[in-house]
Amino acid sequence: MRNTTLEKYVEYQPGLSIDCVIFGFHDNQLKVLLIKTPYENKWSLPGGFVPIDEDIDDAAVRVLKIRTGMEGIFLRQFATFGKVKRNDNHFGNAVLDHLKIPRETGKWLSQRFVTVGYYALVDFLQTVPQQSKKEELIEWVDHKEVPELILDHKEILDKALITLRNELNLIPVGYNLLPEKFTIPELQKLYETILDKKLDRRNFLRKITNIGILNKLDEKKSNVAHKAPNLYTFDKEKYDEVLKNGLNQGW
Amino acid sequence: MRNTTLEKYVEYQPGLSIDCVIFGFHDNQLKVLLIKTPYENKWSLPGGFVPIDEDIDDAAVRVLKIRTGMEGIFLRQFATFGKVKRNDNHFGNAVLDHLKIPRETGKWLSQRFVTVGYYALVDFLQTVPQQSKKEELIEWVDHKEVPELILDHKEILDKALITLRNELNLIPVGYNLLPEKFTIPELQKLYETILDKKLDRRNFLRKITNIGILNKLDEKKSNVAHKAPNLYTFDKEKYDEVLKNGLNQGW
DNA sequence: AGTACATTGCGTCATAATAACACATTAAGC
DNA sequence: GCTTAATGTGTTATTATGACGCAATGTACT
Repeated sequence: MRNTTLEKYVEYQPGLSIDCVIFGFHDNQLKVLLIKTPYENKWSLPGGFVPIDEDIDDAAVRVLKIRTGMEGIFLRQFATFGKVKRNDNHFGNAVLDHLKIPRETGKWLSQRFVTVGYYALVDFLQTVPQQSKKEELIEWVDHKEVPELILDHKEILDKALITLRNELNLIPVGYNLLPEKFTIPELQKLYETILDKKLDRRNFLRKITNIGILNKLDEKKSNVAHKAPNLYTFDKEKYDEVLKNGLNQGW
Repeated sequence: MRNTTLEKYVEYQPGLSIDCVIFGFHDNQLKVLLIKTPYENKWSLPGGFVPIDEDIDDAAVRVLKIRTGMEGIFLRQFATFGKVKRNDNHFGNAVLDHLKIPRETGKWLSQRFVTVGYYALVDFLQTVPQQSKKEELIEWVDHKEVPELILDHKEILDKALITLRNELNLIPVGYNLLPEKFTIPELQKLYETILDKKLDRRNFLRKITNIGILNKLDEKKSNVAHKAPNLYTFDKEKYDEVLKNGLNQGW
């Protein structure tokens, strides 16, 4: 297998790809980074093929780096999708021709692909979405307003969100999605958005502070309507500790 | 790609396999079903390749059916393993020769395989481990006494156990691992074995009964030392409901 | 037969976590 | 200055949890 569209000669793992669900948080909305190529009429998740000499986890890190410019951020494999019909009629000859891939070379592209799904949590404001080609569109989209996606990417996205929702009960979330300084109401909005559920202000504060991962700053948010909320930062050391050991022990 | 060892002509998905971690519970031990082929000196997880016209989830169901004779049991995908070096030097020429696979045909076998891990929970006593060839060994092994495994199968097994351990906090477990009628101490031993932790008898009873998935029978276990414990069954309907909705809502 | 012993069944109590709610405080805008 | 819509802090009742005590049961041994 040979990639004819890139400069470097790259041999790919046959029948395998990765897809990344990159979450950001802005304007009290949970956003997802989506891509639209000119030869496609639908949007898709950022992803790619896996060179035969690259670990699949590294491939996810690479895609994330390319698309967001960021490294060392929260990234987790959550599921692998391998239905026989998942990419039926997707890499047809029209697409192959557009990508300038010889039909014989691209034969494996027309067969079933198995894709490994990863989800990432990034700081919206620090991220500069990178297009890989001029004609390509890459945008943050509110997760409630995701347009039609190619293949089974909607299913992948849904599964990522469900996974994230479940993870909220096991690990702290926020460090990767919020700016360095943030307010409790902002953090609560994040939780409410992910859970798609209203939470009680006062109970949320108590529960979140009891975890012991927040530092209350001697500073208030400025230029806001109504009472100015206090600013907080995460105590990275304690945050990582809880991230490692989990929130609830259950049994 | 062509399988030369089976009767039927089967074309496989290149560079892909699945592996199943099949858990059983017997003699107060958590057991894992392992396989040893004569041309290998180590044990391995039951698994296999995926025909190009088979969903990967179906492949896992098929392997499980072949190995245990059972269907409709608890089976869950938990992770995909794709390090570049994970099957280095495994399908070397010696193995290819043994499997009577032409070296040219088997070329893709010597390259990196990505494997999708599934774990299953089965009733030990209802399971009859099936060997696929005469010379093959298939045995239940105490998870604490697992011998050296091929490739990264130890890593896969460990990850499955960690996943199962985490799932204990989210879903009820036991229906698939215990016989129809069981005692609370047996169920507790199961939990303790999975968690590798001692639990308080009385608190366990209270917590497990509060879930509301148990039916207390008017029957006691016979032929046991000391006081005969009461027998229980799972209330399948309520069990499935909790399985679907989860145990703790967290937020 | 009687007793020791290990295990089960049921209960108590102090403490912690949770849900529901009241009220004072702050800053913007009229 | 008053209204409004947020935030910050506290209260209470209920429920869940962790750490125990003690009686009941059935086996094994003398």
